Amino acid sequence: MPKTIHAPEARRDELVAAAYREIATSGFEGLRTREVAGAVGVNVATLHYYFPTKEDLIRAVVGYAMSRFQSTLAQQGTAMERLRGHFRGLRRLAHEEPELFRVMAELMIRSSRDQKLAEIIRKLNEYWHSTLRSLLRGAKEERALPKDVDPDGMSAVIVATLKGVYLLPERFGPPEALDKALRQLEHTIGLR
Amino acid sequence: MPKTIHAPEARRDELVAAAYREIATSGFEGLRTREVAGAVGVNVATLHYYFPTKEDLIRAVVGYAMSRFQSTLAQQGTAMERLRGHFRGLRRLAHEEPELFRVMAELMIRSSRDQKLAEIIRKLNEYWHSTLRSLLRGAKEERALPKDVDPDGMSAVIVATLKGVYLLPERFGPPEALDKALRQLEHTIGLR
DNA sequence: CTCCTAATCAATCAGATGATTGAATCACGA
DNA sequence: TCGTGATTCAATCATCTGATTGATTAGGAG
Repeated sequence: MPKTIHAPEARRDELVAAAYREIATSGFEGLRTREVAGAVGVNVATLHYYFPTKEDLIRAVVGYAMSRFQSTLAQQGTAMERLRGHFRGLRRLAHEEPELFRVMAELMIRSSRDQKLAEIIRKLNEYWHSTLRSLLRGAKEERALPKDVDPDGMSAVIVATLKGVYLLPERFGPPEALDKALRQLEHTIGLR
Repeated sequence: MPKTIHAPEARRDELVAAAYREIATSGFEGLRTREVAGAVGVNVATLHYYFPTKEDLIRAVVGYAMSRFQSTLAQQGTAMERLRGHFRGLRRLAHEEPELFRVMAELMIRSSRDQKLAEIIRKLNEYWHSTLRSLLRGAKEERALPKDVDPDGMSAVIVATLKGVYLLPERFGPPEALDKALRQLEHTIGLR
């Protein structure tokens, strides 16, 4: 009894979005297929029609979350402009979609127990590292960066700091530490 | 039928340690009271004799994990020596008790859904920040740190980077990124 | 109209899971 | 030796949870 005619894939997407929200608020610890189905207003069996197992649903959520990060590494301007754009993009994303970072944190932790997920995260990290590295190299050629900065090491610091700042924030009290850390980091690499 | 005479609290400690190991390997997602009791070779009811609820057990694990961090902020020498000692202590801890960092990561994530846990983590962070801040100030007075380093901002960067490096590591491939990031960070604050 | 397929639901299953109960068992002091 | 309190266990409960089954409905093809 399909109550409404959906565009193809619409129901599927609804389920993924609901699972994503559930993970953001309750973590994998609290992810229940019934809750997800209920949030969409659909029977559990319908969920299993689209995703044979819970794992299949989780995989779809992973893809959904990953796709949301592509935007923060903009593709134009000088290396310095692109570095600034990256920091700005992350700030915006953290402001507009805080759930995304909660879900990413859950995924990172889970990757130590899920081989396939680990591989996906590893590739994302690698891409992130290499992009930052070449941006830092470019910034050095533009003479916008101190000579004693090693692009390799500094890209590792930036990635680690951004992870620490965005994925393991201090949830109570004002987000002072986040701003302080970002400001100092940007100062260290000459963005301010 | 107590098979062995235990020193008081021994059974209790065994259970906490088992739960700690279980969290390290399976996360909260996979924490089961039966498993914990089984690992100690004891009936589930015995676990509930010591810990009325699963939450009580988790709280005990939190205390156990926290207590393991006190050692890395040694209390003697110049500010620079103590800073080096802190970095060295963390490296040693990560080498000797890698589970500790997996458990800490789980706790940090969970703190966004557990008010009491959040309060505990907040205090730990505060202590960490303020200790680093005063060490950095001391290092500046010892003229071992560049003048343009802001102790407040830099302590935030250090905390965030260490969190990123130790709590959200890239689990596959050699731990290159960890070393690179630490080296660069130490270089930035003049420890190398 | 008839038949087929996609989509959906109510009902149910089997196993897991946190917790409780009541009965043992042991050490120790009176 | 007897009683008492601290521990422990086997058995059981109630509920949760991922998954399956069989029936039902709507829309489109022939």
